[in-house]
Amino acid sequence: MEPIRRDALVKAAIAEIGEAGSLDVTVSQIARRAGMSSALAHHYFGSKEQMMVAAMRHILTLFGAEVRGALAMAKTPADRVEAIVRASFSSQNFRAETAAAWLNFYVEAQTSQPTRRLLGVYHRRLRSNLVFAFRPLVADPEQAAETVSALIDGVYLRQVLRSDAMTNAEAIGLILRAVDRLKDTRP
Amino acid sequence: MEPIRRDALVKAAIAEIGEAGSLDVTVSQIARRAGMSSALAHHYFGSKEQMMVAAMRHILTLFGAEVRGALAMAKTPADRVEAIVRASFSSQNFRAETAAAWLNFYVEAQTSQPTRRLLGVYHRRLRSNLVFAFRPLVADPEQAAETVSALIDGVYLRQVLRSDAMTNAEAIGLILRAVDRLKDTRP
DNA sequence: CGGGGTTTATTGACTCGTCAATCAAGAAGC
DNA sequence: GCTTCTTGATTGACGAGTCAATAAACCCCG
Repeated sequence: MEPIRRDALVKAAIAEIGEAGSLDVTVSQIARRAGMSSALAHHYFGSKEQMMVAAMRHILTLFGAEVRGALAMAKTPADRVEAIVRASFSSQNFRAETAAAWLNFYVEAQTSQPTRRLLGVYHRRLRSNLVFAFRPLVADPEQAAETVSALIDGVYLRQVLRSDAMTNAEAIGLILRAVDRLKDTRP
Repeated sequence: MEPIRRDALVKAAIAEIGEAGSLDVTVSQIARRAGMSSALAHHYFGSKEQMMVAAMRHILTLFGAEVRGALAMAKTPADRVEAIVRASFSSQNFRAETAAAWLNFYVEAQTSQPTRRLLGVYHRRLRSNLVFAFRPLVADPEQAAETVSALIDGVYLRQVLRSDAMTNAEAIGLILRAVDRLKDTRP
């Protein structure tokens, strides 16, 4: 029972956060969406914070799997960069719902140590993947990685707000063009 | 009295949000920091939301003034882009405190219509400044503007989280280098 | 089998705290 | 004496977390 319930709660939490656009969702709402009482949610998670951390870990796990999958197919360094960008904006990840949850985790990270840790792990992994991919392409792979990371986060952030949302294809196009410009043409 | 009180409250609100890293600051906390009772804060602002909107408008006003000032000094198109970037990361704006408030306004914008409107205004203004500056420099100024906007937001976002924070000089350097790469070298 | 006992699942009702917003009443100036 | 300031006290709502109690599943041994 436990794994089923926890799983249902995590998914309900993400859906609820996405819909509300805020971390201020009540445990009762989440529990109701997951088809149980709030008491049961507390029974399985102990606290709301732990539930939120689990939700975030879930998103990060999906994202990590997608990146790994895309990277496995990449042969050239340029392919690797493209794989990471494409995975970041896969239709799976690049939805108002997920972006909203993401944004709220950033906020949460300012006060919740576990959330901060988790986001740190994601950042380091993304960064190290990008640095590795960029190494044969540019003189300063650290800087290129930093730039692309910021660009990805920035496009996500704007997605949350804008009414005239970008499609994921547009987002990928925008970033890949920027990546193209980052590559050294003058050795 | 009214303008003095409102001003004190707005500044206290920004400071409090920055310190807490969250919009979940109580009216009482803000009022206390501004040296008055929470009842008085309500008297002058009517509601917490209106107070938050005023705080945001204040930040945006300062930011706008800084950009205008920097643009006034710029002669070449390249200068204009640089002016906007430098203003975005002026030590005035690029502080954990302000960045945290900024982030929280994005969250707020998801549920508060006035906040959303205000952020929209800022986005459009930034964008139009950038498009104008890029027009003589690149084939697709809209795209360049979009890229640089996202980059700015992305660097801010990461600033909020990271322990090994960037200095504003580093941030400016990162973005200006990217801008350099965006410029058309092949007509 | 088969029932007594133990563990697991589940909930409604409740506690406790917090906080935005209100109000009535007191000071202070004019 | 009227208006503008100002506050302490209060209200009302809401939400996280707890608890005691019920129901269901499982398990062991006679």
